[in-house]
Amino acid sequence: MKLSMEEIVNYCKQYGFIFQSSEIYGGLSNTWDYGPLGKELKENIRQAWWNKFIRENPYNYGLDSAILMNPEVWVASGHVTNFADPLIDCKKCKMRHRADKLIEEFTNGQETADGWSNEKIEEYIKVQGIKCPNCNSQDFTPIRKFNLLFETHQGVTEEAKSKVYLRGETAQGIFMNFLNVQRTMRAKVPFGIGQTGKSFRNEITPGNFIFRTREFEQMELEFFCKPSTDLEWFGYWKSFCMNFLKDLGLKKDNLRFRDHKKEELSFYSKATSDIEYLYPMGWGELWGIADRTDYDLSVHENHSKHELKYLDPETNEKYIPYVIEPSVGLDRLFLALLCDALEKDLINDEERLVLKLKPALAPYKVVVLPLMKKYHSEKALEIYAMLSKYFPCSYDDAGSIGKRYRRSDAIGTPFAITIDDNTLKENVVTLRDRDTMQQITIPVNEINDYVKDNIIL
RNA sequence: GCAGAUGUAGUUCAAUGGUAGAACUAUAGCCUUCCAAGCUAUUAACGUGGGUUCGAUUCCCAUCAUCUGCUCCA
Repeated sequence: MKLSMEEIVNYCKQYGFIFQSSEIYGGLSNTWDYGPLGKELKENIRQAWWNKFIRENPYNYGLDSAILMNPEVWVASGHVTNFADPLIDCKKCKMRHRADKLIEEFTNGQETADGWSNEKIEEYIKVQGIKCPNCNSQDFTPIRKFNLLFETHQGVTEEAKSKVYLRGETAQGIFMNFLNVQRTMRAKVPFGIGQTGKSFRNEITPGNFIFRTREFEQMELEFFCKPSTDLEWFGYWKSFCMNFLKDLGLKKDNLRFRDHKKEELSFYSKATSDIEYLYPMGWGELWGIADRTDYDLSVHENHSKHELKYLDPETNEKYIPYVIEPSVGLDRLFLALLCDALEKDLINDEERLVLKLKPALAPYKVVVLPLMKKYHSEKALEIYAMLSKYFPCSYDDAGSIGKRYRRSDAIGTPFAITIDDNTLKENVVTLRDRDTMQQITIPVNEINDYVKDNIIL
């Protein structure tokens, strides 16, 4: 049974996955904190990505670049100018519009208003008598630009000189280190650089829980390839990403590709394809795979006056590589996995809430349960101490055994081991599987290997 | 940003212009030898700020937040 967004939010709060940020002060809109279980799940997702895209991949290297960078990075990349939408409000019906879109619609795409000044756009709208699509009036506010980059100041004085931006994407940190990584790793094109980390955008309309927030976490790969081979690699990474999502356990029917049409491509992209997931609120972008061409390295080369070309050691060709960028939101992937895995089962007419995550992603791998608190606790704690050296474990001795199984089901723990008299006498435990609800008896010294073998993705 | 709805224990829901009640959960104890059993006890709430009033959780205003729809989305 599928849960609504409200139920998902509630679940996250109830079980310690996600809390509203600074809640005692009324919260801050669209800002969420990850609780103990959320943190574990998030790190497991990150680790799965890192393993698949960096460690297990012969082409790719890892990086962790700074959130703060020289502001010229964002000037050159186009984010300072292009990351700002020209917005106007209709004074009559209060509807907000993008001024450039109004002109585009009005002229059926004949005019694009690209690179126009605010004054020119306002003038054009006035002279042409463009009306509010909603209420047909012609009474607009002046254009206001909303720069999507967060600004802050480095140093103690708030002068223009000290203005810096919180990064709007992790990609730019990778472009900044393109040659550093290439040189030190002796990397040959094609190769990729990936990193995970926070990015910040002053979104105008955030919402839908952690789907769109102003502070969010990206997992990005910039894959550098020979200019003529970009479309080939574009296709390669599309299916690579899709397969990864299926390996994580997302249901096939809840995933689809969506190719961007020409007119919705971003300013740096030649082709973009999204992998979308069917969230409770509908299809939403999960993974963007973009052909960024040589746009970024070229603009940085021009703007910085530093050559960012790759010298092919075999052919002596010198060129700026093309870039394929598969970029996924960690928070969005978290939400998708949660929505996909959380189910209500019916057992003997009673509801059982189960988080059917793959064991590799589960916040706790094992829960240790003394069957009877007063007889088995000591031994149980001993086993807990042994296992927790290797896996995230939990320990539960409160309530009936059935209740404790249900509690661990609800947070997705794949294995429960129960300590009873046989454990004391023969050093064996009962191991119960979350999905099959089957129980087996295994010796204490085999628990580690059993779990280890079953939590590989 | 617009429109609508909603804000009361951790959750779900009551009631009330005059000391806020329950169920579930949680914790402790008793009982219990493998799938939310039972008994007892305990903890725990009126989003925030104003106003009206002798008195506001309740009425009014503002604000904050969430949800739904629209809009938007690099």
